[in-house]
Amino acid sequence: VDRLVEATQFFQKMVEKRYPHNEISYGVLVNGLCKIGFVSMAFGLLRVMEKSGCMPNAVVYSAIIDGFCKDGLLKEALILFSEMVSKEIPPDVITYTSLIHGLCKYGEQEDALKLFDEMTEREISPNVITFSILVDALCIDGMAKEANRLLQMMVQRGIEPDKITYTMLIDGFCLIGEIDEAVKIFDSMADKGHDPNVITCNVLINGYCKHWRINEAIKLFEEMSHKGLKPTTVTYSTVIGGLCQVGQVVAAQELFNQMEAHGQSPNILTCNILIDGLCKNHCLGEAMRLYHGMESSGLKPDITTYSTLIDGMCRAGKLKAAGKLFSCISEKGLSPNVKTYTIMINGLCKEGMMQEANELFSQMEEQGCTPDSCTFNTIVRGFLQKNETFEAIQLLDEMTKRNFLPE
RNA sequence: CUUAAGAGACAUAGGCGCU
Repeated sequence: VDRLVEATQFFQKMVEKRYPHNEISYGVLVNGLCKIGFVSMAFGLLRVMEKSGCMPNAVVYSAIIDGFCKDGLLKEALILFSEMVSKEIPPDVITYTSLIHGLCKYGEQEDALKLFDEMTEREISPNVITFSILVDALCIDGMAKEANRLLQMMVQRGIEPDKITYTMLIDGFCLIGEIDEAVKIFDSMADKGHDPNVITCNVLINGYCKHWRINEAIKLFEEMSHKGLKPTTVTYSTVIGGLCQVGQVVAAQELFNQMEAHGQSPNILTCNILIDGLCKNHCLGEAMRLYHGMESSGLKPDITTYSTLIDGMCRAGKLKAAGKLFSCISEKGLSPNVKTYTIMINGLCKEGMMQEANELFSQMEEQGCTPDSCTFNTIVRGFLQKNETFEAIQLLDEMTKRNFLPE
């Protein structure tokens, strides 16, 4: 994939020299294009393929369908799916699984389930991946118990869950705060021949951290090396976040400084997590130091870095500095997003600077950044606290029009 | 018998409420 340009050129050369391509060479290139996000080009290649008399197969279709789904282009994916059906190219389990994944990811669970039934009708058996995707979808919706039942069902149908399935379920139980159930599953994995891997550990560590059980998180973190598992940047970032959450910023900073020596470099996310932790523990100076340190270590602060710092500054009462940093964002080649605007608007509201807040609110729409319900609620609250009822009512009206729920 | 192209899991920022 990292040498796709060369691959494309060679592919073209073969065409010029009249070496015919077969479905596999097309398949390789289509997949490469999809993987680097050039799905429409891959789609074009499918048309070329047809014209050159090489019948596209399910592999080519599935790769593009998957590419469309990953870009959120569900409609295009579904159209391509019906196209292959009408051309009597039978979709297989991977085609269905790609679509089911895409639909679940964008909240279309019902349609995903329809496809799941449809594939059974066509006697295409869902496999462990298909089931796992549904398990994950249930978990994400806070239905880990239902996901667990689905897992039992797959076992009954003779499909063995794998490490990934169990990891999803552990994550699901953590999400609803049932850490002990998550631990039970984690502990039972080895018996089933699926030793937890780094990601499984990361998920459980995250569960502990998010539920304030930092000591258990650290215990598992330390046990990892005994199990022959090397903590990754994600592991470190998770623990750093967990330490900050319980107020142990110094320990978090120490871990941050140690990770490099263990061969794991902090990335932007790691920095952002620590910057946020420092801000929330009233160490704005340290946060700024880290921010400045990022650039010298070759990490470009992203929009989350700026939003985090601006929020920290506002909460520290440094509204002026916050405003200054906000206006720096575009100089850095970044654009504020909804959260950045809302943070800044909230800062202004808290200081009673409603005129400035309102200006920024109009400005964001002009810049093509649509306020969400959180932005609206923030500014409405600001107006109400200053008894500027008229403005508040206007905004509430606007909220109704946009189908947002006022608090 | 061997070989080639397609699907799944982890860590960051905002208002209010809940603890």
